[in-house]
Amino acid sequence: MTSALIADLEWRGLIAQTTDRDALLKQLDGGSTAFYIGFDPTAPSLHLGNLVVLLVMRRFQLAGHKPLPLVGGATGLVGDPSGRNEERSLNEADVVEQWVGRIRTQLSKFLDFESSANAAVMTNNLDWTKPVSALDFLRDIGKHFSVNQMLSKDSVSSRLEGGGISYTEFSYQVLQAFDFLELYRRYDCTLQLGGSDQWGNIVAGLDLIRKVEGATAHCLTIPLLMKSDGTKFGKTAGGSVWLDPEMTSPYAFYQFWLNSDDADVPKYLKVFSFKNHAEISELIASHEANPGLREAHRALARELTTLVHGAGECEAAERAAKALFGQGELAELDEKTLASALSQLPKTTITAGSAFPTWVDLLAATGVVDSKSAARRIVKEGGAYLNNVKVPTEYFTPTHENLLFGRFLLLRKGKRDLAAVEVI
RNA sequence: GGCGGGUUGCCCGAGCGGCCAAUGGGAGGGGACUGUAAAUCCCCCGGCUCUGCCUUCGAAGGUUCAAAUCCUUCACCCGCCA
Repeated sequence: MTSALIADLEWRGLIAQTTDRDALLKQLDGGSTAFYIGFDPTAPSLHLGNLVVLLVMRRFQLAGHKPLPLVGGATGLVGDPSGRNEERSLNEADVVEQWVGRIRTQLSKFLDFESSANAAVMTNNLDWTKPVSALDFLRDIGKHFSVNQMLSKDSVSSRLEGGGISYTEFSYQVLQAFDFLELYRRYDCTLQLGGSDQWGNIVAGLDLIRKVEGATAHCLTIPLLMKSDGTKFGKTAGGSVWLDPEMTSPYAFYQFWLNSDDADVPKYLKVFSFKNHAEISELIASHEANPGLREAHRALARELTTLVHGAGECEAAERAAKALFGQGELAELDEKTLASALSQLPKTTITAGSAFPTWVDLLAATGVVDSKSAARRIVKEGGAYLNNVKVPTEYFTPTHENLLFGRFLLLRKGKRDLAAVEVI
């Protein structure tokens, strides 16, 4: 019994745990399986951590299975205690509803909702949770749950030892189990995927389906991706890397991959790339032979930026990177290239005719530094650059002389933190 | 409900009337090295109209020339006893 899909996922290091592996293989090889992954609206956008799981969903669809992406309009109102040592603060219902809409739009970009055979179907657990009364829920669903078992889940027991848990969050696993049951009933969904921290919640659903429907469903969890230095993947100094271009610009997104630790790149290629094993192995080999060239970094950045933001945005990000970090003089770039490169950066404007702000004020105004004190500090430390030239004195005010093409300034803090100023 | 312990800067954690914007570690930032990596070394790390001033040590009052440090009340957390 072999499933090419599972073998591929194993090669990529994307399987943490599964229920009965042989039975799962048999089912996947036996035909198209409907499966689901839940995404709770805890923010206006998905982030890179979600992308890992989402791309596994895509791999399943490419292998012929039917994806049921679920946006947690209901569970997002309650709050998942998994992986948290503190109670979540609840978001307003109208806010969550708005986030549901945005996440739904994002999800739809990564899956095929058109193809007839195994088209994806978007679902929202609010649809079946909202109409159920509390009494019905307690009688029909709650009765199947043993509090003893619920207490033994990691997500709950760790909280009992720590900061405590509200009845609301305690109930989360029951809601998620109810989702699985509903999807089983509606779409014959017999497989749930999720991050490895979801194991407990998913198993609760498997138990419920067995008790209520007498059926066997499966579960496959995906390891939480960590950086080689042990810290969380997908974070930068500014916070999470989001899929929404308004929250993390395509340029910043591209730079995130380009700046990945060498040690992490092979792993990222396996997890994120849709290239085949041979191509990936070749990239890894060349990367290990000559990491300085960053061929693998570039391939990774290009593939993912294209996937998430589209080819046009990716090319713009690449052109900007080349222009801004290239060896050549900025002034040697043509105006159009420079303008489009700068458009990728955080930008501040100055009104033509008004006085130029001082060097320190300008740095603070663009946001490359947090405050004027920080700006002075950076300047003193020799970490502030104007048009790629170090300006280590705070007693300086840019003038028209410094403008590129009569209208641009390029500010830089440190090696890679850039911002643009335009005179308009 | 009773008794005891706690709440300090992004996080952990010293300080226990003046020498405290507050020791130390981590995270973060800059520089050097290099490759817009990592490791290492050096430096920085509340804000501002910056030789000074302002705001911070759970919240609000109070004592004092002077409080993160003492007192009162309140909130939350953690123990022990009911």
